[in-house]
Amino acid sequence: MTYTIGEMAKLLDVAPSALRYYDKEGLLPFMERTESGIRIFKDSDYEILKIIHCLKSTGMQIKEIKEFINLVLQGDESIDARLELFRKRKFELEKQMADLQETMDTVNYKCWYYETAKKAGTTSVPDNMGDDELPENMRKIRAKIRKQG
Amino acid sequence: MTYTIGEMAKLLDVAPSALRYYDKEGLLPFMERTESGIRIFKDSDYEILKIIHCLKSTGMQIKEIKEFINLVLQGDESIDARLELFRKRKFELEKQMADLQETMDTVNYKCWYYETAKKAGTTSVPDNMGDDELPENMRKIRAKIRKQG
DNA sequence: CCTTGACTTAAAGTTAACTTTAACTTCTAT
DNA sequence: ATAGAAGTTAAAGTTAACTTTAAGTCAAGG
Repeated sequence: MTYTIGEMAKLLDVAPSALRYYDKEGLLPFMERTESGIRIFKDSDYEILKIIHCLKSTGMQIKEIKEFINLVLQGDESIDARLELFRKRKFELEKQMADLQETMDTVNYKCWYYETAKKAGTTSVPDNMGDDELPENMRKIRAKIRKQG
Repeated sequence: MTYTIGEMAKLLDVAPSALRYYDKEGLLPFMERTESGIRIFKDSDYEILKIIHCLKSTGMQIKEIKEFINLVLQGDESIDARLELFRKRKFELEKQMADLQETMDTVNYKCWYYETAKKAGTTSVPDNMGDDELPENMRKIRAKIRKQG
C-alpha cells in the first residue's frame, strides 16, 4: 500500500509540512518519488515514522534521531548500538514517568487543598492544618512542597 | 528564612536568570527587595516556585501560569476556579501518563526486537517472525506500529 | 580601601521544530 | 480543457522559555 504526503499526514495526525521537514532532515532515507517528483509513502515509511514519533516522545531531538537512522542504514553491524540506544531510552522514560508521578502527587495534593478550602470557604483552613490533621497520604507531599528555614 | 536569588536558584536547580524571568513575567507577585533593590526570596516564594514547576510539568505555559497567579491574587473568591484548574491539570496528566506508557510499550518492543536480532546476528529474524512466534506480550504492540495496506 | 563575586537592568540573542509564504507544477474530476 | 485541490521547493517567519551581554551597583572578606 502507498500513500501521498497528505494521506500519510492524516494517518499520523501531523501536518504535511512536518513530514517534508523530516524528509529534509534525513529521517526518511527510503523515500521514493514518482517520476514527476511527488513523494510516495509506503507502509515501511509509516513504521519508520511511528518509531520517529516514539523516539521523539522519549525526549530525543531530530538530530539524535537522525543518528539512529544512520545506524539503521549501517545494517546488521549496528544492532548492538541500536539495542543500547533503546535501552537508554527506556531508562530515560522511567525517569520521566517518575517525574510525572511526582507532579501527579503534587496536583493531587492541590486538589485536596482546594477541595478543603472550598468546603471551608477559605484557604486558611488547609493552610493552617497541622500535620496530624492532614489525610495521611497528603503529609509527605506537603512536606516536599514546603520549605521551612 | 530568606535567600538570595543565587541561593534559591540552587535550591530549585534552575538558573538565576530563570527566576528573574519568572519575576518579570509576574509569576512572583510577593517578591520583596532590599532597599538597594536586591531580591529577597522567602520560604513562601519557594512554595510558589514549586507550584510553578509543577504546573509547567503538566504542560502549562508561563502565560497560563500567570493567569493562575492572578487567581491566587484574587483570594478566596477564586477557590472554585483554582480547584477546577488543578482538576483539569490532573486530567491532562493522566493523558500524558497514558501516552508515556504507550511510548514505553513501543520501546520495550524495540528492546525485544534488537535483543532477538542480536542473538541471531541479523534483524531479519525478528522481522520475519510470524505473530505466533512472537512473545505474547509483543503481539499487540507490533500490530500497532505496523501498517499493512 | 579594595578586590571579587554576586546582584541589578534592558535589550538582544538562542534554539528547536516546525510553519508559512511565494511561486510553481501536477493530479483528479467534470 | 480546465478548475481546483494537492503536490513541489527554498527561504523566511514563528514561538516559547529562557540565556547572554553590557554596563553598572552592591556586599563581604582581608
